[in-house]
Amino acid sequence: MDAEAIKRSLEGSGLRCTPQRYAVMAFLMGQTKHPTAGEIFEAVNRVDPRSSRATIYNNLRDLVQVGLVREVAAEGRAARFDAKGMRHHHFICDRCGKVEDVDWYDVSTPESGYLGTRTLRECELIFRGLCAKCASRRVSPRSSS
Amino acid sequence: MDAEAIKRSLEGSGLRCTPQRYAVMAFLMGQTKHPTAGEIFEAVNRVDPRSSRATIYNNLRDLVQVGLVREVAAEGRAARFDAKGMRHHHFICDRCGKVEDVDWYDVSTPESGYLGTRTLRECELIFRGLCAKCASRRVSPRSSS
DNA sequence: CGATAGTTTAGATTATATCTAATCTGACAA
DNA sequence: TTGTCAGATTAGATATAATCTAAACTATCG
Ligand SMILES: [Mn+2]
Ligand SMILES: [Mn+2]
Ligand SMILES: [Zn+2]
Ligand SMILES: [Zn+2]
Repeated sequence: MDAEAIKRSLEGSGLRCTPQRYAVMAFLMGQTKHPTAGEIFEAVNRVDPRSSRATIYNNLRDLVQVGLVREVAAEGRAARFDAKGMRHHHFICDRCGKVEDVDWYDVSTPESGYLGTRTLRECELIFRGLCAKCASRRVSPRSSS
Repeated sequence: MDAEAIKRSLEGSGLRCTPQRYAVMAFLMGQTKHPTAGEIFEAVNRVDPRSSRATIYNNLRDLVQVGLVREVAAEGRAARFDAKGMRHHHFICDRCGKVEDVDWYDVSTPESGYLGTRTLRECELIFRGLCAKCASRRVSPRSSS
């Protein structure tokens, strides 16, 4: 991903392109996983400049606010984040809890009235089951006894 | 909901029907909202017998484990729980964060191969937008200035 | 009865997130 | 160039949610 493009998207959203903020954004854009704030802190601090925990949280809050990043809906105690690039769905593994991206396809939304007087903005899918790794580990029942 | 039915479903899952466990299960089954552990603690302790915080957490863990309750996928720091009765989707309000049930309808699952070697167990929808209350508050722009 | 497995409990501990107040930085006007 | 100031960063304190610990309680089965 182009450094200039990241800079432009930050400034286009009214946020200064600081080294710390850039680092968070660049890291998230290079991920297909969905890191927690703690994991982002670890990762961006493996290279300089060092960001404090508060700064990671501040920048995540700001990036979510302007819509460049979103918090992913998933179980678990730590929030997980996702650079909002291409639209996509999510697959959550029953066994290891990993949250993976699934290519977008349009979902049949219900006829109007189905949602009462609510206002619908979007509609996403959550698939559940076993991820590729966990599925290959869990071979067919009674085959390994 | 029948007290005997709750008792049977607990015992059918291999869990003793203690007053504390019964209280958690009965409370969750009477909810269309998705309470946090803290809210469940408050609610079941408005009537006797008193349950400790640890017991609420222990019982939620056990009930999720046997599949009578599930943790709902949503943003936010506190886990939210849902008695697994009828299958349903969820609507999450952009503004107030409330998680509401939406009647189930079958979702077109992708053709095989779309999910790679993953094993699909289920597929649920998350709708986003404004809940009825927030939608009625947010009337059309510049109408209330 | 006593033995045992399962459950509950208060309080300590850990993990995650937010707040505070001081400091730093960079853009820009004088 | 220099001063100003809003925005950004920081360490550490605080708040909140979840889990752990070890002791006590309860129901069941000889
Ligand atoms: Mn994603
Ligand atoms: Mn629900
Ligand atoms: Zn997995
Ligand atoms: Zn709302």
